Amino acid sequence: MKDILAQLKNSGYKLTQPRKKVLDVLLHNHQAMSAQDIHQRIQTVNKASVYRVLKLLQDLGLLNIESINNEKLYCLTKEPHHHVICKKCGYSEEVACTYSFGDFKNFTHVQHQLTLTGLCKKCSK
Amino acid sequence: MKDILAQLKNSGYKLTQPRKKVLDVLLHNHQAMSAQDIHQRIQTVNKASVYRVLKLLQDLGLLNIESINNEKLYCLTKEPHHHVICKKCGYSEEVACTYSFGDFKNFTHVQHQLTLTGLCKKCSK
DNA sequence: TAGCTATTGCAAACCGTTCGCAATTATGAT
DNA sequence: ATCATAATTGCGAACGGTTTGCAATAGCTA
Repeated sequence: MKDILAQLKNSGYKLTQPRKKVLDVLLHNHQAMSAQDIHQRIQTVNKASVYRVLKLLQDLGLLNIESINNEKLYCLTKEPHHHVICKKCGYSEEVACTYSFGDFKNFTHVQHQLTLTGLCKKCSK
Repeated sequence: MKDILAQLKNSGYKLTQPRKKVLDVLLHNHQAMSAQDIHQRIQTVNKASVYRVLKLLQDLGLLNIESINNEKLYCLTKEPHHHVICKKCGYSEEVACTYSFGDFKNFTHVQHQLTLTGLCKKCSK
């Protein structure tokens, strides 16, 4: 927590309540969460602000972001890892980056959906 | 094309114009496309119908789906593979399932975003 | 403590996607 | 070929997650 707050400050950002609260939620939750989930836990922070904090954290490279059913799931980056997510109830577990499909004990019908983004030659100039 | 149409028919679905047209677009395009992209090319097919055809193809397991910036990108499943997508212009290339980060010659700042979905023990009963 | 600027809250807009329903079309039987 | 029937489509409106503009607020620096 303090590391991240320090990083924010060093990057020239203010240490505001919304930022601290969103970070706090992300730190104490070990499942990937949607912006709505986060907002649910800190209703004193406006939903738009939750999104803005998330955008900031993303820009700083602190977030792992995944998509399911048109909504994004966020969690702080630790070891590079992903999540398996139950399509029905949303229950999720972490998965190492180098998984194989035999690894899933608690899930059936596992499908993968990967997005790699970057900048192509032209755009990176 | 004929294989897929046959599969549709065998599964009890009608061979309608919208279905043929969407399939045709997907077959002749080698980049991952959004529903909007597809609709753009066949404006005689209603956008809602494009989505319905895509849903159908997905249910039949014929589609690879990826997410970028709140929109989904679709392509027909061949070998299991993914895409690298330029964050700025959307240019994309196919990537083998077993890529390593050194593989990207035409992209910089590559980030990955993987979603694994499935059914957890409880929900798969 | 005051003053400046970044940041927030709010409400409205946005945009991709989904839905209900009446009109249309593909299909198999006559 | 034609018909009857159910599946499918087009349309428009709704939906839900996310973003944005702007005035009000709060954090930082001196």
